[in-house]
Amino acid sequence: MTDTGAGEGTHTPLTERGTRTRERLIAAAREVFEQRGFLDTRVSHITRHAKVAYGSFYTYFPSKEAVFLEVADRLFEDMTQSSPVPPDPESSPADASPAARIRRANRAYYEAYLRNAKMMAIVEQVATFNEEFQEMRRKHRAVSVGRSAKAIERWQRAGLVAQDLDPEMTARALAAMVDHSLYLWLVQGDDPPATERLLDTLDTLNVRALGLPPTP
Amino acid sequence: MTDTGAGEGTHTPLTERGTRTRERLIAAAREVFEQRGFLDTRVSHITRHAKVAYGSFYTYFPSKEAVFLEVADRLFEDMTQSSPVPPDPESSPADASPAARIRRANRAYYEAYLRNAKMMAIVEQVATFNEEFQEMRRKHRAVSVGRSAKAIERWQRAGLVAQDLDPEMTARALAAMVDHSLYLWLVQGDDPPATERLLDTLDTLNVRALGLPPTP
Amino acid sequence: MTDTGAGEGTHTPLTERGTRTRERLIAAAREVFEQRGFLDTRVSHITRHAKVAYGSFYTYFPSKEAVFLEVADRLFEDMTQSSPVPPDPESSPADASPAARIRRANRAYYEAYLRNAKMMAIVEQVATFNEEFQEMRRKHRAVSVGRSAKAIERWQRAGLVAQDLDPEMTARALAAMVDHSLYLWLVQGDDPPATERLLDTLDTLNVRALGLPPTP
Amino acid sequence: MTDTGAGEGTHTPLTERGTRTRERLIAAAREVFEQRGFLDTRVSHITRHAKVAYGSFYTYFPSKEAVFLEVADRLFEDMTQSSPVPPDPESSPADASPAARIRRANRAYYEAYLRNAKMMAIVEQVATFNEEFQEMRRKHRAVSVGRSAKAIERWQRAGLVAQDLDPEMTARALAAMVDHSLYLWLVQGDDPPATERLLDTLDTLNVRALGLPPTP
DNA sequence: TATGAATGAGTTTTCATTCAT
DNA sequence: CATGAATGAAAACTCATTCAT
Repeated sequence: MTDTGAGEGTHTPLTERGTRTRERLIAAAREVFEQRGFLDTRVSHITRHAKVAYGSFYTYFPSKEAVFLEVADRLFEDMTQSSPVPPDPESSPADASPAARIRRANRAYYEAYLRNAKMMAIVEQVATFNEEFQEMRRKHRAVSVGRSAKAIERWQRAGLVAQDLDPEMTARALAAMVDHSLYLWLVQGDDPPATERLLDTLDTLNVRALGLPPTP
Repeated sequence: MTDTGAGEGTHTPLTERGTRTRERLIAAAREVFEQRGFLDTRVSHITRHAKVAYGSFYTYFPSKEAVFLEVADRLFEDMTQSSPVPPDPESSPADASPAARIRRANRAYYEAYLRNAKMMAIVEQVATFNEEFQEMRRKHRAVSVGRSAKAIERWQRAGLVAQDLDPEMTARALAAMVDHSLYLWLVQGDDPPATERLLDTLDTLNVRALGLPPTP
Repeated sequence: MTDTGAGEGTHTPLTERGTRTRERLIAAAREVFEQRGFLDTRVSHITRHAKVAYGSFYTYFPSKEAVFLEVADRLFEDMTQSSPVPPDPESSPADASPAARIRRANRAYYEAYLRNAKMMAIVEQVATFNEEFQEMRRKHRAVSVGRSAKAIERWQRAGLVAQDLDPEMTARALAAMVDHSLYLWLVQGDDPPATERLLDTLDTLNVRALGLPPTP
Repeated sequence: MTDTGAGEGTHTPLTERGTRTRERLIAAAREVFEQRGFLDTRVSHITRHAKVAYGSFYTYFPSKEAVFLEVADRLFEDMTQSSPVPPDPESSPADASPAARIRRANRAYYEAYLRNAKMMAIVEQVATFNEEFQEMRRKHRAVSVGRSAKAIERWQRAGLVAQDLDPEMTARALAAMVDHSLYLWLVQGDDPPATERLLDTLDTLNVRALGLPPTP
C-alpha cells in the first residue's frame, strides 16, 4: 500500500460517520474519473456525485490529485493481486508447466484489465504529467517485473529457457507486450479483434519467445 | 498527411514571409511542447519563443491543438519513413534474412525514437484526452502494423514462420512490445538499462517468437 | 416571470448570505448598465460596483446576458404593473370615461418610463441583437397590447368606438405611438418638448383616433 | 447628403479604378451588415465579400463606423426621397385630399421600409450606441417631421384640422406611430398581421386623429 | 493603390482552494 | 464535521488597426 501522504489540514477521519463520507468520496471520484477523465473532472462533480457538500471534499483530501492517488492505489492492488496466480496444489502437473502458468497469468491479467479498463485509461493519462504518480506506477511495475524475472531465472536454471536471455530485460519486454496490447485494444479501442485470437497470440508469442515447450 | 482544416480567420500563408512565420511557429511549438508538455504550454510561450506577436499565432492556427496536430503529423512522418528499411541490393544474403531485417528495423525505430523521445512523450499525453489525435494515431499505427503483417505472411508462405500464428495479431503484439518498451525506457525513464542489452533482447524475443532462424 | 435557467455551475443561492450577494449583483448590474449601456459594461464593472470578487459573479450568473435578462424582467414587471390603472371606485363618472382612462394610463406609463428611462434605452439596445431577449419582449408586448385590444372591443360593443377598426391592429399602432414617442424623447433626446405638450398631444390623438368623446 | 467626414489617411479616390473599389466595398458592406448586423460584422467579412484585399479597406474608410455611415446615408436618401409623394397633376381632386395624401405617403413609406427592412434593423442597432449616428438620424427625422408639421399647419389654416393640435407634436407622434409599427412588424417580426389590415389601420388612425374627412 | 501579414490590448470564463457560519 | 459561498489568478481567443512590400 503506497503512502498517499495526507498533508496539512487533511486528516484520516476518526469518527464512523467521517469514514463513511470519505469512502463515498472515493467511490464517487472513481466513477467520475472513469466517465470524464482526470482532466475534465471537477471537484464539484465528485461532491455532487457523492452527495456531499463541496467543502467537505477538502475535509478529507488536500487536492484532486490526492483522491486520484488513493483511487489508483486501490486499483493497482486489484491489478497485481490477481496477477500472480498461486500455484494450485490440487492441479495436475500439466497445469504447473511454465506455459500453462503464463497462460493463466495472462488470462488473469486480461480479466483484471477488462474489469478496470476505464480507470486504466485515466491512469495512463495522469501518468503523462504527474511525477508523483509516475513514481508510484514505476514501483508497482518493478515489483511485478521482478516477479516475472525471478520465474524466468528459475526456468533457466531448470534448462527450460535459453541461458542467453537477460531475465530482467525479457520480463520487461514481455510485460510491455501484454500490457500495451491490452491498452491499445481495451482502452484506445483499436479495431477490436476477437478476444481469443489476441489472447492466444499473446500466450503463444510469450511461450515461443522464451523457448518453452508448448502446453500439451 | 492529415488535413488540419484551416477555419475562419486562420489561413495558409500566401506570401514568402507568411510561410516563414508559420514555420517559425511550428518549430517553436515543438520546442516548447518538448520542454513543458502539451498541458503546460501556453500559446504565449510559443509566440515568445518564435519571436512573433501573440496575435500572430492565431493568424496561422485556430488553437493550440491545431499546431500540435501539425507538429505531430511531421513527427509521425519521421517515425515511419525511417521504419521500412529498404532492402539493400548490395548487401550480403545474410543481411536480407528475416532476422537481420527485424534487427535493422528495430534499430532504425530505436534511432528515430531516441531522436524524438521528448515529442513521443507529449504524443502519448495528448493521446490520452484528444479524440481527434487518437484517430490520427490509430491510422498511423494501422499502416505500420499492416506492413509488418504482410511481411509475416510472406515468411509464412516461405515456411519460415509457423502457420498457426495470426499475422495481424502477431504484428500488433510485437509492435506493442517494441513500442512500449522504448516508451517506458526512453520516456518514462524506467531505470535505464544498458541500451544494447534491451535492444538485443527485443530482437531476440521477436525472432524467437516468430520461430525464425537466428542471424548467423 | 421568465425563467433564466440556471445552468452548470451557476445556482440559486441556498443561504441568506448568498441571496444578499445575488441581489447586490443585480442592483449593481442595473446601475452599471444604465451608466454605460450593455455593450460597454464589463463583468468587472459590475463586481467592482457590487463590491464582490470577480469570480462571485459567475457563482450566480452564467454570463452578462443572464443578469441582464433578470434585470430586464424586473423592469418589465414594473413597467406593466403600473399600466393597468385600477378603476378608482371613489372617482366621479367622468374619471371612468374611456378618454379619462386613456389619459390616466398614458400618464402612468409616462411616469414609469421616466423612472426607468435609462434602462429602457439599454433594453432597446439589447433588443437589436439578442434573440432570446427579443422573444421575452415580444411576450410582454403581446400581453399589454392584448389588454388594450380587449378594452377597445368593449368600447366598440358600447358604441363608443367605430366598428370598422380592427381592435388588435389599433391597439398595436397606438401603443407603438406612445411607446416610440416616449423613447425618442426621453431616451434619444429628440429636442425635449414641453412635457405637457407632448403628453396632451398623445392623449388627444389617441382619443380622436378612436373617435371617443373627449374628456369633459 | 450628410458629410461623413473622411478622416486622416483616408481620401476620396481619384482614379477610376479607386472609385470602383470604393463602390464595391460599400455594396459589400451593406450586404454583410444586413446579414450579420453591425456588431457581428468584421472588416474581413466586408473585404472578402467585395473581393478586395483586407488592407484596401483602410485605403477608403478610416473605420468600420465610417462605411456604415456612408451606407446609412444612402439608405436615408432612399427612405426620404420616396416619402414626399409629388402631387400628381393628372390626378383627380379626390387624390389630392389630405386623407388621400396621407394614405399615399404611408404606402410609399411602407414600400421603402419593406425594401430596406434589413438595413433598418441595423440602423436601429447602431442608433443605440453610436452618438454620431444618432445625430445624423435626428437630423433626418427633424426634416421629415418638419415637412409633416408644415402640412398639418396648412390643413389647420384651411380649417381641415382642429386648431388645438400642436402641429409639431402631432407630426412627431404620428410619425412615431407609423415608423415603430412598421419596425415591430417588419424588423422585430411581431406576429405578422395581414399587410393591408395594418396599413389600413394606420391610415385610418392617422386621418381620424387629425379629424380629417375620410377618403371618399 | 493593392496586398496580406503583424500587432497586442482587452474580455470572458473557469475552477481549485480557502473561509465564514 | 458539514455546508456552501467567496476568491482571483490564470489563459484562450478576438479583431480593429497599422505596417511592410
